[in-house]
Formats: sequence, structure tokens, C-alpha cells
Amino acid sequence: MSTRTLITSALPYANGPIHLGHLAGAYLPSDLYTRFLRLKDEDVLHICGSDEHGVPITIAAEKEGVTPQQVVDKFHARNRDIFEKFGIDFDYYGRTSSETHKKTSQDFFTNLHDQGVFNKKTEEQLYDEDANMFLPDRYVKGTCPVCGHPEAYGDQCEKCGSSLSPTELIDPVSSITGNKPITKKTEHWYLPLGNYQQWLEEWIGSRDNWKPNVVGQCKSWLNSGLSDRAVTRDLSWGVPVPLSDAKGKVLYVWFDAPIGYISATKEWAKKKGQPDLWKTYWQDEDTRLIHFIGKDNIVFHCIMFPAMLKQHGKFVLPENVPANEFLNLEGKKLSTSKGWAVWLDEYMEDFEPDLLRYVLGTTLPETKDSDFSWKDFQARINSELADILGNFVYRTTSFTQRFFNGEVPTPDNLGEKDKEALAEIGRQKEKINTAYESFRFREAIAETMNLARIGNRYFTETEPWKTRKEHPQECANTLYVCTQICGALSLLFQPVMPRKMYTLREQMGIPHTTGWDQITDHLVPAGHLVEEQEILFQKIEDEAVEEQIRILKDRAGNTEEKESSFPPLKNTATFDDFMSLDLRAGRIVEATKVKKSKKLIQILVDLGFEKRTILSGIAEFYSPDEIVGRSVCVVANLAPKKMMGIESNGMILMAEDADNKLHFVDTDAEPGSPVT
RNA sequence: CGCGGGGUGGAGCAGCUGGUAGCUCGUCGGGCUCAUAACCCGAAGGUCGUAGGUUCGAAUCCUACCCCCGCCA
Repeated sequence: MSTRTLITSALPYANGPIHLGHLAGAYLPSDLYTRFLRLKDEDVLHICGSDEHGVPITIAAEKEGVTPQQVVDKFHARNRDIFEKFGIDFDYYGRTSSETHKKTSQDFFTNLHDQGVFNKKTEEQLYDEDANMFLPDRYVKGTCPVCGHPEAYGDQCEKCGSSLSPTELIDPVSSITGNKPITKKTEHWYLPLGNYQQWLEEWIGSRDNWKPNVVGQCKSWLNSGLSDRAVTRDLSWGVPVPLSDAKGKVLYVWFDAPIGYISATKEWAKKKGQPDLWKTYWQDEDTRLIHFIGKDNIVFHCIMFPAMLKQHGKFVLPENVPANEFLNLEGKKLSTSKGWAVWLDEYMEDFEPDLLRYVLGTTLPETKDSDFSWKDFQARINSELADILGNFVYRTTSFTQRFFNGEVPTPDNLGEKDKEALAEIGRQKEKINTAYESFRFREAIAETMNLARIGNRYFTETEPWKTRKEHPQECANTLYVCTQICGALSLLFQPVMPRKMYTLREQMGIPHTTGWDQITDHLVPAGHLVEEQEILFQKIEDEAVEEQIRILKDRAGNTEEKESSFPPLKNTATFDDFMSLDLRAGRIVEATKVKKSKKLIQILVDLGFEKRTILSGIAEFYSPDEIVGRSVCVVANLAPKKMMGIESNGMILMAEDADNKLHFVDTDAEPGSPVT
């Protein structure tokens, strides 16, 4: 009863590189599942590709002074390559700017249009005359008509949460040019989702094994009622609407993007030389269609796309949509614009893919948001991969090397513990199987690692280093059993760490074509030669992860706006400590830039009773001219200090904000007045 | 009343179709020496956010409240 499975991974948007959040949300789970099914020798096709339409791409293109096509070309190639390097096993990585996709999505639109499902409506929309375009909701800002928040977006006010339409905004402004947009009439085609409400409720209600978070989200959408959604836009970049009265209009991205799964499958089939093969995967009822996505995509994959497929009539509907929640990084949410992310290409410069695959796999946000931290990364590599798994394999194989000449010993007269340990292979295999089939990958990985723990306990309990002398057969039995466990691990961990397990199988002489069914308690025959081992997992030093954290924080610090990151308070100072400082009001009478210094300004301060020279490191923020005449507070009894050859006699008090920008501490007291 | 997620031993989590609170890491004590200072055993540590309710019995169901976190992946 072999089944056929079509797996799709969310199409990454082609205006940026892939980071850990993407991986944890969709690509690692889809890949684990794909590899698991392949290991079971099932018919499985894994499809992905670039989502290349939409306004953000046109804007990015404009900013960089290139065409949208150039933007997407760059990221399409980059992301495709990095996925491959990381070992994400797509059968085909398509793109929505391809000819196939254009035709496929236009055909899809035409099909629905011919069935008369769309409503055509004329509406007033905001138009930016300078940019020469209608403004998407998100690109209009203005004052919220409900709460008066001045920074509300065209679709929603983030302050009060009201759902808005751009024309409701008071004093709307185009985010693209900053202009005040005009209103202009335009026509669009709408998909009346409300017509599918009842069917969707029944269909979703009848789904088995959907994750609670996914069902919950769908229900909340359904409860609030589905309304018409425009499927066309006034834009130049996208799939042209295939109608004579739709000049200058393109399909809205959420309409064409999921069709990208279909067009990519078509291209895969064509490349394979069987152009009709895509139909088997999309139109044969025996196919299980599984969409792997992040939670932000649930509405498209569980409501809109199924409605489209259902209406079209010829396609299978998703069997499951195991959407993940989000991954945080070091306790904070990922933000590409703030630089708070770990990009995959960056990661790959320093570490192997399998390490991240394992760590991320054990932390997948399957039921709720989860956190990735470098410290945790290190801990899991060191204490699980190296100490539990790697060390178990190593102690087994090196023992075999040393005392059995590398030959797997022949078992005989197995004892209770031996049999019990062998039985665990089958038990764990079954647990792992169930977990994978239920999309509980974290559990699958934990149970796999547990087999290595079982192996370690068994090894220690049977004490082969002792039995070697008095009871050689018992010792042989132990090593035989341990070898079987290692062999099973090399396959059970295959979906998670394909490269490492490949190496392990090489070392153990297990054929790479070995499948799930051949994972038994006698996988590695007695007499089999085990090669000289190298350590499978090196530990990661503190410095290596500290370096990563530093990189991350540095980058975030550079791009981040003032995140309320106040420095911690210093140690308590006594009253006397404080009184030992002599603070005075002063006025700047002269200021000149110190030559060759980036930061220093030489300042002559009037303290009433005298004028003195003070050097201040503020040149990055103030020019000498603009500070002359300013009132300042001065530390007047500070020991003199020479900098850049000039003696400074005190300090000007400055407040440093989160952006490291300095501000004067003002006073309107007469120069010389003590500050206490 | 915007939407969604969550509050379980020091940390990270599981359990949540109700029946004596589990896992990994960390800590402490012990064992072992084949092994990547590793592995194995044991112990300490939790009024399961708060207050009510349903029930013979609730971390698990209901109600109210408090607090965190997301809402261009």
C-alpha cells in the first residue's frame, strides 16, 4: 500500500536571503518529512521555489536602481543554492516569474473567470501621482479615524487594532514618495470567499490530525466571516490578468503564489521528460498533498488556496498543513530590518549544516514559538551529538578495532540484557515512525537520540572491558549488539543529519541504499569490517559561540533603533564618593576641532572664576561652531590628562542615549555655580 | 472588548480527549575507566500565573482576573 505524497514548502519571498526562522518554520520540517518518506521508499515529491511578485520587490528594485527581474534573479539563485548546500532536498525549485507559471496561473484565473466566480467591482483607491501607481494598503500611512494614532497603516491601525481601508485614513501619505495621494477609480476582480464559508467549515471540521494551532487559526478566520478578496492589482510587476479589459493589471500575489507549487511541478515533470506527470501529483485522488508553512501563511493555505482548488475542481486538496509557529533568536523575535537574524549563508561559513539541522530539529516551534540561542546550540552539540551519540559510536567502534581487529564479533548465547537491548531497536524505530507520521519531529529526534542513550547504558552495564578477560563471548555479544544499535542509528538519524550519517554508514560498511524496512537488530552482519573511526562530532568551544553572539549583537547594534537597552547601574557610591566630585556650571566660549582626532573637540570653558581648556569626545555629534555659547556642566576637579598632545582639565557632562548619541547636560545657572 | 500564542522544579520544554507531575540540561553525591574530562547510577529541587467553579478526583474542563510574547518569516 504505497502512497504518493506531494510535499510543498512555502515559497520564500525573493527579496531577501534565508535565515533560521524560515528554516524552522517550513524548510527543515518539510525536509525531515521528505527524507523520512524517502527512507521508507515511498513515492514522494518535494516542491518549492521563489515567490517573485508583489510590491516589496518593485520597491526594492527601485531603491537599488535595478529592475524587479534583477532583484528576483539574484535572490532566486542565492536561495536555491543555499538550500542545496544546507541539504534541503527539493526535487524542484521553481520561480513565479517563469513562463510556465505565467501560463499556469493565467489558465487558473481564466478557469475561475469562465465559471463566473469573480465579482467585478469598481472602487476608489489611493493613487500616488509621482510614483504613478495605485498604492497598496500597506504603503499608505495616515491618522487613524478611530483612535487618532498618526501612524496607522492603510489596512490596519497597530495602535487600536481597527481594520481600516486606506481611503478612511485622515491625511493619508504615500510611504513610497511621501506625497499626498489622490483618489482614483479602478476596477478589480474579487473572489467571494463568503460563498465557500460553509464548505470550508465542513471541510476543515472533517480534517483528521490537523494541528490544533492550525485549526484554531482557521476557525477564528471563519468565525469572523469571510469577505470578498481582490485577486487583481494595479501594478506592472506580476502575472498579467488574462482579460482584454484588464490592461495594466496583474494577479495579486496571494492568488498566484500558491499556484507556483503547481507550475513548479509542471516544470519538474517536463525536465524529467514526462510532461504530464505533474497531473499524477496534483489531480490523482490518491495523492496526499502536504503544505509546510509558517503560521503567517495559514490563511492562504487553509482557506484561500483550498477554495480556489475546490472551485477549479480538478485538483486534490491539502491533506494536511502542519504549520509551525515562530522561532525567536536569543529570546527576541527575528527582525531582518534590525539585523536580528542568523542568515543561513553566514552560518554555513562557520559550521556544518547537520549540526544546525539537529539543533533546530530538537527546538522546532511545533506547538508554540520557540527560541534558538547559540548557547543552547553549543550545549546540544556538545552534550548530545558529541557526548551521547558521537561517543557511543566511537566507544563501540574503537573497542571493536582494538579487541576484535575491526570485525563485528559473532554473537552467541545472548543474555537477557543483550536481547533486551536488541529489542529496543525495534521499539524505538516504531516510536520514531509514529512521531514522524504525526508530524511530531521534535519527538522523533528525541526518541532517536534516546536509542543512543540506551546504547550507552547497555554498554556500561555489560562492562565489556571486564568480560573481555574472563568471558570473551559475553564481550563479543556486547559489541555485536552495540554495533547493531550504531547501524540502526545511522539510518534512523538519516533524515536529520544526512551527511553525518552518510559518513557513519561509510565507516560501518552499510550500503547507502538501505531502507527503513531493513533497520533491524541484525543490520550489520558478524564478520563485517568496521573501518578506523574518526570522531564524528567535534565539540564546539565557548569562543566559537561567543563570536557568533558578538557578530549578532554588533550587527543589531548598528542597525537597531534605540531598543530600551539601558546599561546596568554601577556599584553603589557613597555620599562621600559623590561629594568628592566638584561639578560646576560653565559656558563654552571657544571650540575647535582637534586635528587628527575623530572625536575630540578642544573647548575653552568659562567657569566664572577662570577659563580652562577641556577636551571632549563629541566631534561625531556636534560641530565646534554650534556649541559655542552653550551652557554645560563640568567636572571641575578632575585630574588633568593629556590627549593628542593637549592637556584637558576636566570633563563636560554628557548623556549618552541608546544610539550612542551624546547630549549636553544643560543648566541655566551662572558659570561657576556648584552643581550638586 | 483587534487577532493569535503562552505562563509547569535554576534553564529549556512535555503532559492538557481529567485519576498519584515527566524529559533534557544544570547542581550535588556515588560508580566505572572501553570512550570526545566521556559514560552509568542515585539525590535534592515544583502549592503546574492568581482567584473561584464543575467533579469522588483538575496542570488537564468552565468563569474571571493578572502577566509575558508575536502580528511584512
